[in-house]
Amino acid sequence: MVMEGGGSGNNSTPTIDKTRVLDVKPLRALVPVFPSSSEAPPYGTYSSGFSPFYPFSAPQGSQATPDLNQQTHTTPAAPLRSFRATESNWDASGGEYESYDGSTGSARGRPKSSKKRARKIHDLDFTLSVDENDFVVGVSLSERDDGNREVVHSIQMRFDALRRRLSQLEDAKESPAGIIRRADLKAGNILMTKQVRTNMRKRIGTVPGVEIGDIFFFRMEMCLLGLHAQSMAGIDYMSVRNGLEEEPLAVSIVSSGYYEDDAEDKDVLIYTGQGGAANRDKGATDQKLERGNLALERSLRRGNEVRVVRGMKDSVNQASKVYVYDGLYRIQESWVEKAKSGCNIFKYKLVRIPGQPDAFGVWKSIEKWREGLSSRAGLILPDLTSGAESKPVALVNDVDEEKGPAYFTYVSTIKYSKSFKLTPPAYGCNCQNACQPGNLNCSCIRKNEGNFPYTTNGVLVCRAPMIHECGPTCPCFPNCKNRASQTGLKVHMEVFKTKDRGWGLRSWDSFRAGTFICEYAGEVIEKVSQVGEEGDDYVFDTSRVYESFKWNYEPGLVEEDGSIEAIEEPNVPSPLVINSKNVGNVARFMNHSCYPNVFWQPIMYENNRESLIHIAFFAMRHIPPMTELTFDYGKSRLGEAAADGGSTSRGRRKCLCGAPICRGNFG
DNA sequence: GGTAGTTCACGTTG
DNA sequence: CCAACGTGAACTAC
Repeated sequence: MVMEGGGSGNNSTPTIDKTRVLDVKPLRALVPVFPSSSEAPPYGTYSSGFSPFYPFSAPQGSQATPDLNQQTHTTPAAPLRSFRATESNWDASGGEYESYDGSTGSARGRPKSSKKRARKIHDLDFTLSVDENDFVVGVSLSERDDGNREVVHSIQMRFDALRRRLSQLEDAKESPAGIIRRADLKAGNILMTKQVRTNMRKRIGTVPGVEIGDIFFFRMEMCLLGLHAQSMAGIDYMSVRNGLEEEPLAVSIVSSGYYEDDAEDKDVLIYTGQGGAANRDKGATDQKLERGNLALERSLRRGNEVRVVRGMKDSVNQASKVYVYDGLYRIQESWVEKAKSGCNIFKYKLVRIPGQPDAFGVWKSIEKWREGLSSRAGLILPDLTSGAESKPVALVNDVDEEKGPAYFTYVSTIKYSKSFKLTPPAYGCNCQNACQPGNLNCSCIRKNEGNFPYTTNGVLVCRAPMIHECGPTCPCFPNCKNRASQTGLKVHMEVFKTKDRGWGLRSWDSFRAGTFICEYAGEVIEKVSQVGEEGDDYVFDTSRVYESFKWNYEPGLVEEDGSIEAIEEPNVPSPLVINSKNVGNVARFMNHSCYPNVFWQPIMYENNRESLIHIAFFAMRHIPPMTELTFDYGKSRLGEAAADGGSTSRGRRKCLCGAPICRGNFG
């Protein structure tokens, strides 16, 4: 979602000053463990070879946790009316949650230099960051209580990296039919045990670091991020003191389709209470006014905000579900009605608090465009590929009058001219149908260190210097999973006009981390200089200097691995330069970002006894629909030399990516 | 051969 | 400590 400056636009919201009545306290108090500070290494030093997980080793929030500690440990109530994360959310060094608050929040009037605030709690900073297995947790104690954007992204990526690796190991096992494989639960359990989690302190309202529109593919992700702590139940709640009494209040709900909810309207959700459903052991029963149901009832009376997560079918992966964090709602009314089973169920009408950016609403709009019920505003061309891809790529401009990018020829793959086919002759595998993970007789799998590069869902498990896929002349079936980058576009993309960075690329569908997006198509050339001064906008060059980042799982968490850390930086035998100025695909529209959501990965496969390299793009994180896709353009080696010499390098331009860790320029 | 329904073992919280 | 809370993947039936 686009971050917007200015106020949160909630002036029209009916206000109830909950700061007077709410003394929020988790039901289960967190008891921090303080090792003696002489033994524990200061947080931020990584003693066992584990590097920080933040993409590009961004400035660590960890270095500045004391301020956060001071804030969060002295103020039990979280900001009550804050919809968005702002820049301060990224910058843990700020630690000023005041700036993050909305309009009426409790933090506003808090004196910054209160006695409590001045209390010295620096010891917290030197916390248990190494567990008994010498695994560096990488999440400080204060970050476990209260997150920020970086920590949230880091934990989400670590979860999924581990999940993918566990899936990969399961896939490779010759397990008998009927074995249920739940890598999501396993990964969640490991990270929970290792305390790789955040926002453990329950709160009403916004969860720091989680933004409206963020998506999840597993309930465990929301547990680890503190968005919704229940791994199954749809209603999460906490005990809140009201004078002398304590009562449960709802903090978040997940509408997943299990009950008879009405989730058609983007701003109104008719939510069914929990319990009473028929299962294997018993038939349907009346729901009782207890637990979550009671909490929702109390929340209706108190008028507190409730976070809402909407679950729905994933448009790409029909079998699975995607969850969208849709922001804060307020319960307007409740009633009892008869379910289809004839039993009594509770119903709660939740209404979305106005002024929040669209999230679920975006999904609803896309659904209408797809079904042709409404047309995409600003649509110039329904398919700019003229059928070259199996899925149409829309051309859209709802910003200005420009009618489209300069002319180019659409091709769906890389074009090698004869002279660049330099690699020695190679042969593919001999598999008879689809290559089976774990089958070390398959030479394509052997080339990948014995690991099948993709899970059965088709997502990339790990980055590697080179990924070896089965090629067109391998005898295995075309549906072999080891051809993930060769099946063309799988989702509905659009090329759109950005506000200030020309044309960009985004998708009507969501991507989970590791999903293949597209390859970089174009003509392979010898040198960048061949393109001319103007052309380097449309050149991909593997020999540029790219920021390194960690994406793969941490081997220390996976027993079968010992503790070998595999190299993940790309390694191409000889520099590959691709020109997409005249001939290219959607990839030529992807803009640069210093905090990108897409990365490139070299892939090699054999065709007519030649091994050819392709540049494939994969989702770095889960990417919600309509989010611009960006990757790191890297730095020119020439540019560096020129900069050293004091002159401005050719093509180096001011970066407009807007990321808090923006390097200022690129090229 | 996609889609719908059924089955199974499982994690966190209170 | 255990009950309550649904989930996600694999399988089966259509």
